[in-house]
Amino acid sequence: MEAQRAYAPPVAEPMKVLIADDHGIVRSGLRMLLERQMDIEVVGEASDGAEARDMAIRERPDLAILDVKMPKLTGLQATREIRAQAPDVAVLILSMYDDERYLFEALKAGASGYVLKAQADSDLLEAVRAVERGEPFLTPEAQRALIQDVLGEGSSREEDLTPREQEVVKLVAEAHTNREIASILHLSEKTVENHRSNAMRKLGMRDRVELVRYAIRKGLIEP
Amino acid sequence: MEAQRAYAPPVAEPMKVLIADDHGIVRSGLRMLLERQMDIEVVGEASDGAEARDMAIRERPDLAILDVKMPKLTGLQATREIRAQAPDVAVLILSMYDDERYLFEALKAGASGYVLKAQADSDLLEAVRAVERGEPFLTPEAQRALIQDVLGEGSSREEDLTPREQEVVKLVAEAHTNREIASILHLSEKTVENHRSNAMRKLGMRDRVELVRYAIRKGLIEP
DNA sequence: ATTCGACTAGGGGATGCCCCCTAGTCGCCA
DNA sequence: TGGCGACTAGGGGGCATCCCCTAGTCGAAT
Repeated sequence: MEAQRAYAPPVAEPMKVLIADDHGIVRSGLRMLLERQMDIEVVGEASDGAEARDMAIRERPDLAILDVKMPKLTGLQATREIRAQAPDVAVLILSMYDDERYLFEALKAGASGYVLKAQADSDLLEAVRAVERGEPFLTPEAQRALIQDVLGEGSSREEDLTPREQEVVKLVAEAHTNREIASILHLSEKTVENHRSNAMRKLGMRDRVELVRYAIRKGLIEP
Repeated sequence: MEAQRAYAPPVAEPMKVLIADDHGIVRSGLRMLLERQMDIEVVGEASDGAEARDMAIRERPDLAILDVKMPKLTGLQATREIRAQAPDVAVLILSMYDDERYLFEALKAGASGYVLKAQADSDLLEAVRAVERGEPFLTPEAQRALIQDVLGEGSSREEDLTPREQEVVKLVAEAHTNREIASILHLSEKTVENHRSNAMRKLGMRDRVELVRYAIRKGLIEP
């Protein structure tokens, strides 16, 4: 796997990268994507979080690219341990989920970047380049989520549902009609509609169906 | 995208392959894995099931490699439609799940093979070669599961929802309106309503909200 | 050859959903 | 003490949902 170029390479040392994902095909894809870059060398593959941590501490790569969801240790847990015991190893988190659920935890754990797998692969290379320069990297979606969180009550803050709104959302998700909810909570149908409507606007959702999935994700109800 | 080789190619025609997965990084990995083979050409990428179906029917690749879990149509639903409308297109199912949950459905839907993403990438190439020869391909794990099932009697009880009803239920649960579903499936709004209504009657449910929870319980969609 | 189920499409109508708006009370707090 | 947010309630309108019904084609099974 040496560089085939006989002429002088423009960079002194290739960047050493460790990749960790429990899916072989994903690892292969990452490896090939990265090794098309002349100045990147994949020095190891791990298929679970514990292996990733051990390899990162032993091999001291410049960068470890970790999937969030792995056996034994999640990517976030592995990140914490790697950053604690080998602070010179940067970490990039790959998320299979199409949301920013783990963004804040990843940053708190010491990750330098957060990339969604649904994103184009150009984003991953950009992220690697940013880490190489010692900069953090977030996808535009992640940046937006972060800004909204810092600004707090910007427009659609997570979890500013009032207690009443949460009650209504839960009942909606349990397949009650507005009328039934009004009866259960001893309210008028109109008030229920207002709570539901306000909750939906805060969460950026358009109908009860999206609300159901939200409630299940949040553990408000069982599927 | 023509072959740049001026000299006589060793094989007459490269095998045309379509890949479909909702994660860009997985698509890139598959593409690079396949295109390292001289006689394989990736003729398209789709990021959801409906797009995969449309591209497969339009482009007529030799093989469509479909992820099980995709928006709009699952890989299994797309398989059924592709095999019905373009029987010369072979289908290979990729499963992210580390079990054989969808193996039997995949075979019933007309898939030629079933490969787990956790498997080594050599398995995928083997599967592609098998399809090229017109043979089915199952990973050893899948074969074992199939044998056990044949011996031990079907635990893979299908719901009594028809395939069409299942498609509609999935799309309803993904928060699509009747009109959107009609557009995705190339049907009239009335037909969609009929399928949804029939499905709800069979399952004893009264509205879309209950349908969402059903779909999540059954693993048709993620919350 | 007929029956059956799946799929398709539509009419018509009752109800529910969802949005826009106003408007009152209450308690908290700057 | 005036504002602010939560909670309450309603009017009105536009559209979606959901139900009942008929009715055609198609392929598979009897």
